[in-house]
Order: sequence, then structure tokens, then C-alpha cells
Amino acid sequence: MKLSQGVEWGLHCTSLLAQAPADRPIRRDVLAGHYGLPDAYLAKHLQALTRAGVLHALPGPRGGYRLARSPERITVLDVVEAIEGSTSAFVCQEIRQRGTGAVSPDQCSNPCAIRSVMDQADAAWRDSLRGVTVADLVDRLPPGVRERNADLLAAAGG
Amino acid sequence: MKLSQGVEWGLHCTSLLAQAPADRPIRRDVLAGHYGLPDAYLAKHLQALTRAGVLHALPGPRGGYRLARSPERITVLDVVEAIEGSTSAFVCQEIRQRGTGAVSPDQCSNPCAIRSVMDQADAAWRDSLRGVTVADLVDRLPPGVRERNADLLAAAGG
DNA sequence: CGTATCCCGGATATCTATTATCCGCGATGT
DNA sequence: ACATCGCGGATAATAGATATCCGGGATACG
Ligand code: FES
Ligand code: FES
Repeated sequence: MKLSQGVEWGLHCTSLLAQAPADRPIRRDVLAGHYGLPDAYLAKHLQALTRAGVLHALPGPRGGYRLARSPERITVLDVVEAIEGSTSAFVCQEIRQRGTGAVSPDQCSNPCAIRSVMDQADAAWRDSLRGVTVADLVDRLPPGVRERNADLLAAAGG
Repeated sequence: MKLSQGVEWGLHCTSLLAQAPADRPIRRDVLAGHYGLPDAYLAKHLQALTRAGVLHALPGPRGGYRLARSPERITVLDVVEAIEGSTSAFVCQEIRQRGTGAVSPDQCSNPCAIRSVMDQADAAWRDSLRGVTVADLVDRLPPGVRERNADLLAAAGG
């Protein structure tokens, strides 16, 4: 069980975009260079974030990416689900209905207790991620980093 | 991000062992047959559970598996961590220290805010799993299933 | 209108983790 | 002694994650 590294990339890029002026989109290679990421592969994850409605992409010269809405309205869960999907990490294969101990289908109208427990834990995980926004992440940056990022983005955009 | 199917196997087998008489170990092929699982591969997961101290294995004729302690003292988290490991699903690669926007190492004494949020969600997930025991799982079985399992296990052991 | 820039989507290749099986070894009960 | 059964290593097939490339379409600018 391992989360895709794209989650780390997406969260960092999204919080970086939250530090950029809203009227000036950031090019993909600037984002990739800022964190030392492979440009072509980062594109895949940013496309997923765009499809999910977290980012907004502008083609053409002076194009790039910007947030689709204000950072206060983007939760960490939004970013994670855009990249990892919204399906539970636990996939029940209904083994209780297989083998010599198979339970008859009419006794399986209720979900299996094991499945319920795993789904509840998954919900707790998602609830925890839903409680933090991208704006919160920016607030927690070490002092001075935000100013430096603003300078770097301005230099790249000029 | 997908959990191994071994988690479902391990939880079902552990709760089935909780329904067996404590003095009579259950053979692996009986467990595999009960749920229609590949015997050789199930062995790998049961070995992991044994190494983790959840199950106790007895070699030789009349051998097999039994719980290492009472079902009330085995949490779902114990089983999950035996199979999936206890490391967080999110692996931080410290991308904040790479690329043109690299933050100086002395500013990275505190963990990255993104990493903290992901680790906190992981802790919430594990807390949720820790709150349920194997005994709870057996209690939630549909009526009649426990009796049938006891009969099947007795027949296989006789 | 033409052109340079930039994102989108599909195809492809590589690497890793998961899934699955087999066999020799050692331990155990009869 | 002998048959049974779990342990651990070796091995292979499959699926998923990682990474790159290219053609197509949209946009700004002259
Ligand atoms: S049958 Fe899938 S979790 Fe019980
Ligand atoms: S550097 Fe890894 S989560 Fe921020």
C-alpha cells in the first residue's frame, strides 16, 4: 500500500499556485523546475487536477495553470482524490461467498463486517484530509519562504 | 493506492480461527478451502501474521494455526499492519529541498506541513482500525453463520 | 492571417510491487 | 522410522506506477 508520489507533487504545486497572483498563470516547466520534477510526467498529474476542477489551465502564449477557486475552498482531499481516485483503498472480493464456507447470497444483503470496518477507517482518513485546506498549508510555511516564492514566480512570469 | 487482498484474507482467516476451539489448530488447506483461496499464496500471508505474533503455528501432524492470544486482544490494526506493514502510505521525498525553489536545510528542521497533514490522516486511519477487535468482528456475523463455521471446523479437524 | 507558445490526450517503454507457485528443509506427532 | 505440516527461498506472471514522446488544438501577438 503506497500512495503515488503525484500526491506530494500535486499538493506542493497547488499550494505554490496559491502563492501566485491570481491573474497570472504559471507555466508547467516553472512548476517542474521549482521542485525539480520531470516536466512531462508532472503534466499527467496536473491534467488530472484540471479534470477534477481543482486547477484551471490556459493554453497559448502567456498560458499556464492557476487555481480554479480560492485556496480556502480547496481541501487537501480534493487534491488527493484528483490524483489517487475516490475509491476506497480496500477492495472487498466477497470471499465470504466463496469456498466450502460460502455464505448464501440472501445472508449477504448486509455488507460484511470486515468491509464495514475498513470502509469506516477509509472515511476517517478522508475526513481528516477534508479538514485542511490549501490556504492552511500556505499559512504553515516557514517564515520568509512565501516572500521568496512570490519573487521567484514573479521573475519566471516576467 | 490499493491495499493488498491479503488484508481481506488475513482478517477473514483470523476471525474464523477465533470461532475454532482453542486447543485444536486449523490446517492451512482448511482455511484456504473455506474461503476458496490459493493455498500456497495464503501461506505467505499467514506466515507474516505468525511473524507479527498474531497467529501461532504448530508444525507436524495435527498441526496448523491458532490465535496467539484471545480475540479481544487482537485488533484489526494488528492484522492489517502484519500484512501491509506499519509505514505510512504517504512517502515524502522532500521535494521542497529540490529544484530552483529549494528551501535551505536549516529551514527544514520542522517537518513539511503537507507531510504532517498526510501523516495525521494516516494516524486517523490506524486509530480507526485499532478501535475494533477480532472479537467484535465475530460478534457481527449474521445469525447462524457462527454455528455453521463451528460445525465445518469440527468436521475438518475430526 | 501567420506564427510561436503552451496545454491535451494517446501511445509507448521501463521499473517496481503484487500475485502466485514450487520445492527442499526442519519440526512434530504416531 | 515415517508421514504430516509449516517455514523460507527461488522463480515467474501480472498489474500498476513512473517516465517520455509526439501530433493536435487552442491562444496571444504582430
Ligand atoms: S467478504 Fe470482503 S471483507 Fe468480508
Ligand atoms: S517535501 Fe515532502 S511533503 Fe513537503
